[in-house]
Amino acid sequence: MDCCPPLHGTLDEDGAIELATLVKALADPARLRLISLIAAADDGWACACDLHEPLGRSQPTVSHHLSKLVQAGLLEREMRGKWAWFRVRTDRLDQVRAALAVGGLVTG
Amino acid sequence: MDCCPPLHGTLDEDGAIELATLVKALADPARLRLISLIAAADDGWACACDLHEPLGRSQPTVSHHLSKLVQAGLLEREMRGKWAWFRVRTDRLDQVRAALAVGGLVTG
DNA sequence: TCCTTGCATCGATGATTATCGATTTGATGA
DNA sequence: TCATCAAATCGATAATCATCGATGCAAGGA
Repeated sequence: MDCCPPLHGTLDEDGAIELATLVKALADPARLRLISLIAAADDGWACACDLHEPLGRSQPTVSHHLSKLVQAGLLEREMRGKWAWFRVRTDRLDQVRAALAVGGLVTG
Repeated sequence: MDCCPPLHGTLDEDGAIELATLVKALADPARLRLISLIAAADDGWACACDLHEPLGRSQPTVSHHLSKLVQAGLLEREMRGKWAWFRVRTDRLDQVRAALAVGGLVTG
């Protein structure tokens, strides 16, 4: 007995690596909480100095995560004097969400 | 000069860990391609035997990834004779996408 | 010009994990 | 009963990465 009609997914290895890299930036509790904290800020901007404590992680660790998110394009960084302020790139977040829809995964 | 209004994100550590675990299941090129391949199947069901080759990975590796996705609730497994068939849990995928929306991250 | 302070970087470490070859399990057919 | 084949599990390995203490750097303020 045989098996299986031919399959051809539309997401190739390169596209998958690119998307996975982006999703990986979101696949961490600390980073998800950072986005949550920043998104909840009054005007959308949050100071890094306010993030260490509610996160319960050291300053270098938080800095590391913030950099990761900026690098992924999910956060925007702005220096004001000696403080670093961050804003969530909502458009970018929506991009990821769209790419993860079944439609996005199948049509490329 | 002082800094910073108080912040209170709505995603606590436990919720963040739970969501991150789910997102982590999607944060891998092989698994994204698996979902893409399975979602592209004619009737939505795909046989595991058809997935190793287009993925360019060994059988144990593919089996490992499929199990991860099933465990995360993102795939449904059904044994038919000696073959394993899989279907994408679209509802679950939408859950993840909703949780990643700014609204989902801020309201909990 | 110092001292303070906030953030980034460095180096190290422990944990997680993607991957594969070998083996086992389980179902099918002869 | 035995041979075959698909899938899961095992064991090992290499790579990635979250975390932190220590250090460096740059911007204010005195």
